[in-house]
Amino acid sequence: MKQRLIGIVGPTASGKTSLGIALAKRLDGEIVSADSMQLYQGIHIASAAPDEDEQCGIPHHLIEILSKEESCSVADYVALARKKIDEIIARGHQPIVVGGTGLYINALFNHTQFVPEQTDLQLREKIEREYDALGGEEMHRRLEQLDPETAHRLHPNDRRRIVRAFEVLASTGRSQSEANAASHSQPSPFEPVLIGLTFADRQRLYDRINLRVDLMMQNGLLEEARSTLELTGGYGLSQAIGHKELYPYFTGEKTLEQAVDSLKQATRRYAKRQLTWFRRDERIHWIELDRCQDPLSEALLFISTKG
RNA sequence: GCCUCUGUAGCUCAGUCGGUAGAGCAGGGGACUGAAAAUCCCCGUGUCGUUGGUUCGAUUCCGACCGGAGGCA
Repeated sequence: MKQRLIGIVGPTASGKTSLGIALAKRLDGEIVSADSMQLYQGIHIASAAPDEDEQCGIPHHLIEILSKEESCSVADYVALARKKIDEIIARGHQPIVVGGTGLYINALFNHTQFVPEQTDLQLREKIEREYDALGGEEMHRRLEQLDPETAHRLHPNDRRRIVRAFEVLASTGRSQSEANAASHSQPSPFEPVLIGLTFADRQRLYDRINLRVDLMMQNGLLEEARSTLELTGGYGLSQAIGHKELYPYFTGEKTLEQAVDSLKQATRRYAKRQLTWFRRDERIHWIELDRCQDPLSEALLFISTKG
């Protein structure tokens, strides 16, 4: 019989953390974060990572484990998460994955296998320079020759994915479409039990986001952001919503109010993208928080129907 | 009180020499396999302030009224 793997997903500020803890208390669970930013130290406030108090004595994993300069690929994340999940199961506890990073959630719950391969940044930069020199149209045409399937689903402007497609070709010798197909050759050892949190009225979610940003500001977000100002490279922490939107205030390009407004907007847009990502996963059981009286009971009920 | 300007998408505004309209922002939808809080793609019908008049036809011209801004008293 497959091991039940519970996942709580949804947009930022929807209350995943507290539902996860409530479920863990009922089910003898431990939390495994699936959040690309909570992974890092130095972004406690902006990532809304639960602190000691908020964790309520429930073990939390993959929170604040990386230094500011490190980065973590999906493959890295899945390896870390699988290890934690296996340990939790060995302890006889229920693993509960909580997070809003769709790519990580998918790879974990779809049991994607990544071939051992270290990201080759020099190769990537070389291909990026080529893309910039030749243009997206030309790169897209060239990809069409080598990996037509991948080229077909990519837009010429999608620099990041086109570069990655060439990267796969150069480093593995096979096309990305082949590599992707091979990544699902093993059956998953897990029975996925996915719960999504959302609001029937989008504005309710946006109100919560705006409020939460104000609270972050009260809790010292400005100082936290200042301390990551020097990060560069475009990987990991330097991409975090909550810091980069405040930099224009430090340089005097924006007033504090303008910077905070753009931070709220960036967070709202992010929440929208998260909803788009999760909506297409038909395994997810959605709970509408502005309509549901008792989300915990509904979640428990759904879990019980899944064995 | 009089004069001038103004009222068009959620907001800021174009525009139609009369044939019912389009930009930016906001917003919405979608994609996503090693950077993912990233990256990329697509989407504009709205009593043209109200009401009369002229006209085959008015958001457009004319009148009145209502709202806003400014000027003169």
